Amino acid sequence: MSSTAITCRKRRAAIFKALGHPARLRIVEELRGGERCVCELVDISAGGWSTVSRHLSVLKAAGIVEDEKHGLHVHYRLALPCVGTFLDCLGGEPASASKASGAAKSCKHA
Amino acid sequence: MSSTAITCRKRRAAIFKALGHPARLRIVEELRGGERCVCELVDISAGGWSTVSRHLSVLKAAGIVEDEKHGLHVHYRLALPCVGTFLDCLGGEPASASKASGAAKSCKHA
DNA sequence: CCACTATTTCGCCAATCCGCCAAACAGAAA
DNA sequence: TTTCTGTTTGGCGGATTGGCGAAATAGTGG
Repeated sequence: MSSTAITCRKRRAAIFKALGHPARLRIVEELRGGERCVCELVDISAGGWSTVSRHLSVLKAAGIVEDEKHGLHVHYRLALPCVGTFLDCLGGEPASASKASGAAKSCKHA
Repeated sequence: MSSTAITCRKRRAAIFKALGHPARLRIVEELRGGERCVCELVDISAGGWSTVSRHLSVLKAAGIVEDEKHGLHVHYRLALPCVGTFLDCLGGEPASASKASGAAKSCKHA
């Protein structure tokens, strides 16, 4: 097994680890609906500003989201669309962009 | 937001968290090639028996793998095939079952 | 320049996770 | 029964993570 395989696995693990927190998953679900500024993400989240900011930096470090300054605000957007696809594959209710397909009933992952 | 959405998000987060560790990711990659007994997984892993067993129990609790007793051995298999699909989507080298498609070159995740 | 808003970083503490060792447990064989 | 092999579980030290409030930073307006 090459050492690049190990490095790559670590990077992938970082992606999963970043998604392995309900608050960050909530943020990603929201971002599936399009760009959001930090203040909007704070509104939908339970924690405070610093907490949300930290979650966002974790997601950014993993390459899952990208940020961009718009005047006084910072906008975040999903940088890894296949994350959304995978969430749909897992099925379940909390989906922000999968109402079109008839699937996604209960929280059963197939 | 319904409380079932929160519960469901926690379960999903548990799936991601379980995959958010290089050793467990390595195990999942191996299981993409088919059933493996614990002793085989210990061989390909860096840690000892107890460590591998604990990783397996985490994966099982998240619903990612299933186990079955075969005589004296316990066999584990992938219970969530879409995990493999998602890994392919992330691209990169350490793939155990994606040599067919021409994609998956470097460790770049699109 | 100062004040204000939006956001990030810093320090702290509690909680969780990781890997190891030893012990426990289950099943097959003697 | 005892013994052996394969696997899981309990406990410990050390490292990492999560969330909060306070402080720092960046950009805008007066």
